[in-house]
Amino acid sequence: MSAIQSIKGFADLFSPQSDVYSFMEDAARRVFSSYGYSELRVPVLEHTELFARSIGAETDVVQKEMYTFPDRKGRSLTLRPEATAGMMRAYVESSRHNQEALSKFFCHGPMFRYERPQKGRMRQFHQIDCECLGAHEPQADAEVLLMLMRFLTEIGLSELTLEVNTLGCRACRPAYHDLLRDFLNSLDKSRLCEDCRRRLETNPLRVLDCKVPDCKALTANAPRIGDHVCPDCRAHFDTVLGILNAAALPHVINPRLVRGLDYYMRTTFEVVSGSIGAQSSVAGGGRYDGLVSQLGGPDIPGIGFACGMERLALMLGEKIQPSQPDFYLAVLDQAALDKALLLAEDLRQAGKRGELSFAAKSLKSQMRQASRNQARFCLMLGADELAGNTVMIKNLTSGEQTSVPVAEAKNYL
RNA sequence: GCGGAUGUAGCUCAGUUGGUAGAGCACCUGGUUGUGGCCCAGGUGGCCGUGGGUUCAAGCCCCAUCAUUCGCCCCA
Repeated sequence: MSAIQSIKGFADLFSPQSDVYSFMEDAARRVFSSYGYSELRVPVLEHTELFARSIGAETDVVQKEMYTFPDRKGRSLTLRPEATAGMMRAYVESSRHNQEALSKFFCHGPMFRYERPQKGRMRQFHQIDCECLGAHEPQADAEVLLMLMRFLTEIGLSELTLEVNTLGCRACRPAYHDLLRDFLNSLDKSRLCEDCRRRLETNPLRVLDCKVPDCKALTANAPRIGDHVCPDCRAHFDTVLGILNAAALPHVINPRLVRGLDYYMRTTFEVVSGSIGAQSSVAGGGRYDGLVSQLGGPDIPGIGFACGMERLALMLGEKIQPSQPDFYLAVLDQAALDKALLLAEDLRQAGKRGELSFAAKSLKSQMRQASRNQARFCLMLGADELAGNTVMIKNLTSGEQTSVPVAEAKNYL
């Protein structure tokens, strides 16, 4: 029989990797709830149309990266490629805006995108997501940024760069689009890379964040979107920047920062790392004031972000260890196994954490196991102990050991 | 979807011009050590990714395929 493998790009996470994810989720819950965010768990599967309407039917994500398939009755379903759309759908569907003027949600879980896997990019990947609905004020943008950076600091990642930009709004973006297109068309297009020549037609904004050095140099003097947004957008962005400065939150303005999802407008941002390879963006988000109405809801403004947990995990590495067990119970005689099991149960009842060996292997190997587990104590139960109704307890830190009655073992740990 | 690299023991890897496999670590047993960590001895464990081909002979050469990985595109 040949063994079955996991699907390409779908990973199994054993400890300590899985511990890193739990650590991030716990920190997220702690930090975000302190800002009034509550957890919203939404389904992994949605109607395909939801993503086409929110993310944008022409985006790469929708056009070539979604896991889309018909269900048994022929309806087109899609595994969520991101979390915002589903959360907005839930918000609209539950008429949440009638219950409260301001809604703040976070969620975490697996997302799915059919891409070539590489460092920091899986087909099933995990995001932590926050959405703030009902506030059009720039202060909301600033708070979201402060919260995001607080979260990253909380999990021990402080050497990250926050990049911010404004994309303008429905009123002023088209004019900038034309301006940029005219500028790009005035260039010697043969010097642009192949991708950029294509992007010039499909999405000129994207030319700005091309990584090819020649393209960067050629477009160095391109008009900056921040210089061409309407007065309202400008004032909004200035207020956001003012608060970031007042709060002493380090950030850089990146006029070339654009986003790949259609719903973003005004404030956009990204958090990048210089140490995790090509997929350097660990978090990203922005304002999406038109999205809720686009999904059939009222005209409610929103802003939010997503963090890529795989990429955060790359930086956290194996610094996060599972918590240290209190004991390891070495069974030195197979006849003592039943008693050992009951003793371990007693200890857990008393709040101690630990496990026992199910086989009476050599003491040497069991001691090794206890060390590997980083247990604080090694308990030994063999024929002698069985006869005397005692258990030997060895402190693995100090090396001291004593023989105590089984019933009192819990007092020694 | 496009490019590069790599697939030999659980892990990290050797394997000489083609002659049907090795090390270290890990694991198990024993010795020594005050009953673990150091040291010593022994042991378990490999269809050399898979399928073809060339050859008397393939881990090594050729083709295909699958997988992994890094990058492009895209994105968190």
